[in-house]
Amino acid sequence: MGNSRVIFHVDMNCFYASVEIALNPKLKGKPLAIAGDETTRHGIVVTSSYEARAFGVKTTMTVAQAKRLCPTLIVMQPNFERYRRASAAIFQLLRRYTPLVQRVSIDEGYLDVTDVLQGSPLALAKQIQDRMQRELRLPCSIGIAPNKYLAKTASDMKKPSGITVLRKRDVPHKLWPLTVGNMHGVGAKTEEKLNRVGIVTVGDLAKAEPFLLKSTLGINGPRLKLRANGIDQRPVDPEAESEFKSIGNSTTLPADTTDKDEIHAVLKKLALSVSRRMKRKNCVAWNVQLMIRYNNRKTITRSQRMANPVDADSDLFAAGHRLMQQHWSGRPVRLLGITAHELENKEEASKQLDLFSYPSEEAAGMKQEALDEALNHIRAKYGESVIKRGNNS
DNA sequence: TCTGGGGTCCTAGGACCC
DNA sequence: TCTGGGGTCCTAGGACCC
Repeated sequence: MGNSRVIFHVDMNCFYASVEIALNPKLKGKPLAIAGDETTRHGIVVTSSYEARAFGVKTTMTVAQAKRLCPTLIVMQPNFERYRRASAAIFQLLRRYTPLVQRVSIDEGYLDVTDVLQGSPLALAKQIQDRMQRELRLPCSIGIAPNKYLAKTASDMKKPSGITVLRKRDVPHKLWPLTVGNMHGVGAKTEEKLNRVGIVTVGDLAKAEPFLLKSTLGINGPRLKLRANGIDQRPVDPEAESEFKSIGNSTTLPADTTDKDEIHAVLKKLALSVSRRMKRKNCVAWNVQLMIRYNNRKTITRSQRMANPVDADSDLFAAGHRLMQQHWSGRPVRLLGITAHELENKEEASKQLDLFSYPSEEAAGMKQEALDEALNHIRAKYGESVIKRGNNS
């Protein structure tokens, strides 16, 4: 197998909690949850330490629920700036091993180590894991496999601080007995659809009739079947992350509201923070989307394509406000969001503008020249009076 | 004291064009 | 008088993931 690859999936364990523990060792060994402000409606658990998980604390639980399960729970509000800095350090460390690093979220990424491998993959993974612990005091799990899908699946198998090798030949006895819901990319809805046509385990999926899959899941069916057979051709792409598709901000209001002034103030804030992030990333948007979640939790999105790409908070606000005026049912609002879509690099966008404006200016100039020349010609031939009369008629 | 906020990708329908 | 089929753009929503 000449084109066989060695892919690592590095997954930080309970990342936000681990960063807080690394910065404050007193938290070590204690049940810790990172959660939003309990006194507002943002109070849900984002992540928690293994000590907290032992009590049954889970992500998306309310803080109140979590405290009921674990009265000694320490709750901290997330500090995203810290996590971003920790993430940067992690990926800097990983890139010392290979430039083929693809960051897929703040706390996980893929490495293609095929061409940098000297000893065994396991020894290299161990070295990376140790170094992460020693230099950053952050635990991670690493999956080793011939492709991304199997590497991702492998890193999930031993936590915390595990290293798992998953070979293609392990797929029948390690993956096929699991239920399809265990696969990444198969959520509750997809699992239910598959169950309805008699596909329960990963093995069932691996052997499923292509026609049946296509009719139940569309384009995703054949792809999932390949995954179930341990096949995944996606390359590790270091550039993928910089090609972001949208930037948005949304917020659940302190209380449901129909107050126009309050809604406007929230939209202004959202527009400002989206604009700031866009300017930091040096991009402009052709499309602005408003999201409204009503008090019955029904969520609608309404979007509008711009005649010119925007990045100013005033433009984002104007678009959001316009969409709000057009589409708000008047029902109490729970959440508002503004997202910039169809992003483009600012320089690219202005270059394209130049491409349009330059030739047309030039054309306009040429037109004027040609006109002057023609007028002079006519003047010379018939005199000034002819032209004046011509202009008036 | 129910259910946050950041994303990506896919689908589906209508408008419009050839 | 009846009426194909492909393609693209745009919008809205759903599924999924961390």
